[in-house]
Amino acid sequence: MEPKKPGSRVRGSTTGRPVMVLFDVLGQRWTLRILWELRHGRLNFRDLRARCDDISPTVLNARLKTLRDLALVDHQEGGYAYTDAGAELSSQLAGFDRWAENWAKSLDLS
Amino acid sequence: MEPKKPGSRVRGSTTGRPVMVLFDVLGQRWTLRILWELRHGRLNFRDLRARCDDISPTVLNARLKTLRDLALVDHQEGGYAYTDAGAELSSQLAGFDRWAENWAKSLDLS
DNA sequence: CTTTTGTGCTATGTATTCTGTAGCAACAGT
DNA sequence: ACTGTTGCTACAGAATACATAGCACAAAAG
Repeated sequence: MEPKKPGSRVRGSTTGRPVMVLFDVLGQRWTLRILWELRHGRLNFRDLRARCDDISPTVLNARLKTLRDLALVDHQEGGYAYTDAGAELSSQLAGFDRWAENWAKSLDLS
Repeated sequence: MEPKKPGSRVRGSTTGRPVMVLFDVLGQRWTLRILWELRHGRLNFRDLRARCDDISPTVLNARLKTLRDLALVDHQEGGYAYTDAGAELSSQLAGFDRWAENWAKSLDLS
C-alpha cells in the first residue's frame, strides 16, 4: 500500500480532498488509538505497543510507517512522537474524548 | 459483532472508556466517511451508498446498524440521518476537514 | 571478549473483515 | 399485472489484521 498523500486519489473515485485521505487513514484499525496514545509524549515501539493493548507489531509498524509518510509522527532517538501537524490533529482527538464522555452519559439515561 | 456500547469492554483489555468505543467504531472502514456524507441531510440507503463511492451494501448496512445501535444515526421515513448526538459528532468532523486542508498545504511546501 | 538486555522490526500461518456482483422481498404507482 | 424503487441479504474471493516466534543490531555488564 502506497503512502497516499493528500492530492492523490483515495479508494477509487474521490477528488483527493485532504479530508478523504485523512478518513482513509484514520479508518484503518488502530490508527486513532495510536495517535491517541502518543499524547503521553515520545514513546518507543515497545511501550507504544503496550499502551495499545499489545497490538500486533506487524500492524503497529505499518501504521507508524503511514503516519510518518503523512508527516503526522516522527521517529527520532527515544521513539515516536507527534510532528507539529500531528500534535494539532491530536488536539482534535481531545475533542472526541470530551464528546464521548457526554455521549456515554446520555446513553445511560435512555 | 455485538453493538459494544460505552461502558463495555473493547477489543480485549481496555477500561471501556467511551472514547475507546468511539475509536473502535470510527476505526472501521467507511464509518467516518458515512458520518461525513450524512452532513448533506437525510439520505436513503441507495443515495448514501452512491455518495460513499458505491461502498458495498453489506458493509454499509453493517455500519448503519452499528451507528443506530450507538444512537448516532436514526432511520425513519425518507432515510438515514443524524441523531442529536450524531450531529454533534459530525461537527467535530468539520474540524477535521479544516485541519486537513491546512495539513495538505503544508505538505505541498515541504 | 562473551553474555545479557533492550530495541525496532520481520516472518509466517491463521482468522477476520471487506469487496463486488447478483438478486430478492416489500411496497407504490400506472 | 407490470414496472420502478427501496432496503437489504447471499456468496465467494480478495485484502487486512491477528498472534506468536524470533532475528539483527546496539549498548551495557560480566
